[in-house]
Order: sequence, then structure tokens, then C-alpha cells
Amino acid sequence: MRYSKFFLPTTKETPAEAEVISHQLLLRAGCIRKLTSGLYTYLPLGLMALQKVAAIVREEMNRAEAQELLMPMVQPADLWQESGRWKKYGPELLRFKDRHGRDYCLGPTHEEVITDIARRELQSYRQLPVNLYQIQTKFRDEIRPRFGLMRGREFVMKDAYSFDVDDEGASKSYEIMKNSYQRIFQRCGLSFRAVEADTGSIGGSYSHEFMVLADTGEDTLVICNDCDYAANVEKAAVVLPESGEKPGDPAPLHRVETPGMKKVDRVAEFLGVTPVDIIKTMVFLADGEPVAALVRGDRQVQEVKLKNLLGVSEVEPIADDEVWKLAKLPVGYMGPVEISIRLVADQEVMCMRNAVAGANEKGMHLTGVNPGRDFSPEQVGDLRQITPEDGCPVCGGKLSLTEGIEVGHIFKLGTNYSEALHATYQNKNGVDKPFVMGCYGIGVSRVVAAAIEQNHDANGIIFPLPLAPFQVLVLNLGLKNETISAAAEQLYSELRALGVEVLLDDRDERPGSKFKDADLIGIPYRATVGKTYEKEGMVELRLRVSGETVLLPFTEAADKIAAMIHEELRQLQDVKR
RNA sequence: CGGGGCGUAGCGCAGCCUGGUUAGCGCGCCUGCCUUGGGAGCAGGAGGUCGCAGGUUCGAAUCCUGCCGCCCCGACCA
Repeated sequence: MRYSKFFLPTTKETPAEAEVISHQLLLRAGCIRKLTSGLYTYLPLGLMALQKVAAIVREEMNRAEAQELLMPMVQPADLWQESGRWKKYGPELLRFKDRHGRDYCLGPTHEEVITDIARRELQSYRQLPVNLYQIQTKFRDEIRPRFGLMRGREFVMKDAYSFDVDDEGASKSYEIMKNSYQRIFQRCGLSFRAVEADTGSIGGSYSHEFMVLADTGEDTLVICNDCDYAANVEKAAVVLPESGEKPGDPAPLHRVETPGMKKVDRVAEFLGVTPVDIIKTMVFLADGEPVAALVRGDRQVQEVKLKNLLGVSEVEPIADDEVWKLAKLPVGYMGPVEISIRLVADQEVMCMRNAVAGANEKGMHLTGVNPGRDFSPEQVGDLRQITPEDGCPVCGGKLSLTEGIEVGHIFKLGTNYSEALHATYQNKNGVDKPFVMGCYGIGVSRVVAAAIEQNHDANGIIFPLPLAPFQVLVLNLGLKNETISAAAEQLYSELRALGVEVLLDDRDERPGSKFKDADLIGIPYRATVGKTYEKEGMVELRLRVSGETVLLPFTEAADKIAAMIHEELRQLQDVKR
């Protein structure tokens, strides 16, 4: 491709609308343009990167013997009513009527449609297992789209669905996909981790998320330094250290005045104790009902864990002024003793002795609070967020926390959907059994954004080679110099003849602009043909990642560059895992 | 939906508080000259329903009311 003919509108300045780096760079590098909130046009360069990701995904899915199909984006309401999700899904599901007044929605995911296909077309255990996938645009009417391609309303997703005869088969399918995902992200040239995850609203029993490691990630991951354990903090189990005898005897309950002491730290200081001695009481709305959750004063409630313990579908924190209205409890002075609402506690709280807690009365706290004697929670469990000080739940080793961007999520669905939609096959004995399903998603467009979040510098994008729209950018720095131009043209065609994807910057621009654009659009290899060629017959090859520069004799340049690219790609394809 | 911010040329912004000729600046764009290894220089030029609708006023980008859109923080998720 010739730059002079290529539709690639780059900008020097950062558009005001973009906050996160991938969004800024995608706009500046002419990859995307916004149509309206959460909806983007992929310009040629951005589309090329997207297609690179899609191609890798497709290859690896096919290698795993999944089969590609394409389902409609528009889906009829009756399927969703059948699965029960027409009601459950909420406003994120964009619904509309056709001219006949029939209800439809824009597909945010395709469990219903694929299950419908399966129940119509798969009748016998002999046809199983089957794994079907598509790469398609999804629409989710997000409450708040943001971060450009990271959370658009419309986005490109690869979704695969497996159908098995039983749980064992489903586990195999799941493992195959997990493996396939490892290969995919490795081949994309990204630094990533597979982590144990919460199953979220899709439901199901078992789940892994694939996280691209980047400082700007929306999720926090716990990684064990000593073993393979890795999990989302939402999921990471806290293991209580073996506790010996509780120190000291239970003291009597005592009321103390703590005027104006609402924060744990202030109360602790005032009473001459530490946050570790305080029971923190937090109120949440669980499916609309107020619930009090107890954690130690220095801990954070992990809402997803709370949600799972309570077995509800939604948990949200209550604003301070709402707490009084809803539960008649004074914010800052709440405690478990004789509390009027449903009470649950973190396991750690049950080991506390002679603790401090709010007295459920403004300006008052209690000392000598003892679990069991003074209060008994309805449920006790792991409710708090894990910290780097906690041990690894698997091996007890040291943990560290990092940020990540979720680009893939795989679930074992079990028979949730197949039962709801009466999708069954006949087993050997002629008995109808529901399919045991799994579903496997990759945010293809999000991978592009995540790749940039992970790989950029002050000058622009640094595309990993497998995702780069072009592998080499040839700069002609002597557009009006016949010798230089002829050499640049020759290098361009030689590289193309060797199967290299190359962009030739043949624009009538000053060198400075060409270099800046080259850095911005992040093509991994940059070959400059300029006065060094005229004087010495050398082409300057520069690696975008490292800035490393080598001079290559013109006659060897194309071969060497092509060899370097093939070697780099080959290494990424050698998947060890 | 709750909280915060913003809408003035393709992009980035000033002007608004304290209303008053042709609404500015930088970048980009067009023409010419010049320049050519890290977003040069000079000269000339095009480009605006000041988000929309009402209102106040002799007069509104500026003041008032309503609406719309966008961005950021929270819940959601690939």
C-alpha cells in the first residue's frame, strides 16, 4: 500500500474526548472515528488490526475443531422469553418492534439462537460433541460506554458454544477452549494471564477470564509468585491462617461515647486501638433488600463475594443518606449488636475478640464486642477482598496484585440454557437428555485496544507484530531524488514479493512528519531509504519496540527484513503451554 | 440512573463573569516561494446557524428557562 493513496488521517493533537491511551492513540493514528457514544467506525488501519486479531482467532478456533457459522444480529423476543432472559436482561438489551409490532432485540450474545439451532439440528449423541462459533458484532446498550474500543456499545466478539453429552465431555471441551485461548493470546504477542473468575450474570459453574496485563486495566488480578494460581480479586479466596486460642477472656460489652467519630481510623485512634480491633459494618442493597456485611476495620468488602454468598443477582452499595431512610441506621455508628436488618459476616470477623463496633446510635460505639455472644450473623463466609499480605489459597505462597483487561471469558454453562429451551439429544438408551453446554467469548475489538494499552510509548502505538496492520513501513525520504526514490520503490516491491505486508510512505512530506507518523501508527519495522542510501548504499532499519537501529546493505535489505519478520512470527507460534 | 465537567472553524482552545462594530488564536487545509533525517519558514487565502429552542434587551456567543449531545467517576461486561 502506498501511503499517498491510503486513507489514514492522523492528528497531531489529542482529541479532547479521549481519556485513556488506547482511545487517544486509536483516534490520533487514524484507526477509528466516533459516530456517536459507544459507536465507532473502523478506518482502514484500525480495521486491518482488527482483522489480524480475527484471523488468529479463526485459525486457532478451527485448529480446535470448532466450526464457524454466522448468526443474525437481530433476534426475536420469543426466544428470549423462552430462556427467561427477556425479563432478566434489563435495559442493556436493546429492544424494538418491527412494522408488524413484533418484539425483537439486538443480540448482546447468542446463547438463545445457538441453542435453538442445536435443538433443531442435533438429535443424537452420535452428533456430539459440537463446538460452533462466530465472529460478529454484538450490541449491548451499556449504561455508560467509555474508553473508546474498550467498552463500546457495539463491538466485535468471537463467541463459541460447545454441546456435549455430559459433564465430563463438557469439561473436555472447556479444556480444549482454554488451551486454544492460551494459543490465541500468545500468538497475538500479548502479555496475559488466565485467571479464575466469577461467572457473572451468564451463570454457570466454572469460569476463566483471560486478562491482558496493562496498568490501565479495569480488573485487578491476584497472581501467586510461587505457583500457577491466578484469579480475579472478585473471586480470589482468602484463606484464614490457622488460629490458635483466642487471646484473653471475653470482656463485658461496654458503651462509649465517640462523638463525630465516623471513620474507622478516627474511632481506633480515639479509643486507643487499631483498625484490626474494629468491626466495620457496611450496608448494601441485595436485590433491593438492605443487608449489613461485617468485615474487620482494615478490610474491604468484596461485593461480588457478598453477592455470591447471599445468592442474589445484584448487590449495590447504599449512599450514606439512603441508609437512614432504608434501615434507620446511623452511618458511621452501625454495628452488628441488635441490628435490625439481615446480617452477614466475613469469616475473619468471627475470630475477633473484644472488638469495637458501632452501637447503632449516633455518637456511640461498643467495646468488648464478641461474635457468638453479642451477635450471630445469618451467614458467615469469605467476604473480603484479598490483599498481597494474604497467602496463596493453593500453595500458601506470596501473592501480588496486577491490573488487567478482560479480553476473553470462558464458561461452563451446564444445562441452564438447554433445559430452558428444551434442547435435548437422545442418548444410547434412547433417553432425551439436555445438552451440557459451554460458552467462550473473545472481545476481538477489545483485544486491539488492550494491545495498545499494553504496547505504546510517548510517541504512539507499538503494535505487536502479529497484530500490526503492516509489518514494515518503508520511508522514502528523497521523493524528488531519483536514486533514492527508485531504491525505495524497489525495496517496496521486493518486500511485497517476499510476502511481507508493507506500507510505502511516498508522500510529499518533510522527513519530520514522516517519522512522527511512523511512530504514531506503530508499524513494527521501519526501513528508511534516504541520504544514507545515496551516500553509502545502506537502508536504515529501526525496530519500533526498542528503537534499535541497524544499517543494512540495500541489496540484502529485503531478504533480511523478511527473514526477521518470519522468525519473529514463528517464535510466537511455538506455543509451549 | 446518581455525582462532576464540557458544547465557539476539521482538531485543540480563548472570548462569556462585567451584553455593544467585520467572533479571535494555534494546528490542520488551499495557493505561491522556500526548505528536506524528527511534525520548518515567509506571504496570501478559504473555512463559523457560537449545540438546539424559547425568553430578557434597542442589541445576546455572553444574561434567564427548557431541551439535546458529548466526556469523566459509580453499577454492568468481551
